[in-house]
Amino acid sequence: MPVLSPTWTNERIELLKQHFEAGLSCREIAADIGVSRNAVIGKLSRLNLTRSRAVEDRRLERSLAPARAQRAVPRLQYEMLATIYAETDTPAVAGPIDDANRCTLLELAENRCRWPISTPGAEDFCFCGNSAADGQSYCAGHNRLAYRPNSRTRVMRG
DNA sequence: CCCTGATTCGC
DNA sequence: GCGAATCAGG
Repeated sequence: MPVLSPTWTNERIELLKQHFEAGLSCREIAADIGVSRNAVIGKLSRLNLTRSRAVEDRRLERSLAPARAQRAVPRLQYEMLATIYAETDTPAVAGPIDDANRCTLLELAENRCRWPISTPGAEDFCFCGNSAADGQSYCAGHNRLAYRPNSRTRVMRG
């Protein structure tokens, strides 16, 4: 690929805005684009796209509301604990990552892994394309990479 | 314990 | 301008 340090290209900024407006958390946006959470948040701040108070308000609503409509299961902690538990209990990797099924953006389907390969906008840019679980954006292997919880110290890179 | 987004500040 | 470190809130 001709470009070494693409940093924030137009494609990435558009993806950023799209996901931001879609209501995704900065953590998910970061994992989807392939940068750190702080990078996403920093860029959003520079673009004056911070939703600041709206986030806390949203959380407060979610926390205070379930008294009546307790249908939704708070799977944030569950997912995190499950991941940790799986890592501790299962020595093997959750799923293999093979690039045999990689596809373009247009070929992406609902049950296809949307993990971006290479740099968006590059000639060889494509997606993983492996089978993803229902409602999931990534296959098993990339899901582990995308949603890797950890301490505040820098761990996730690439 | 862990998460979240926001800001700071060195690069 | 960028993002890791840090801050602030939950």
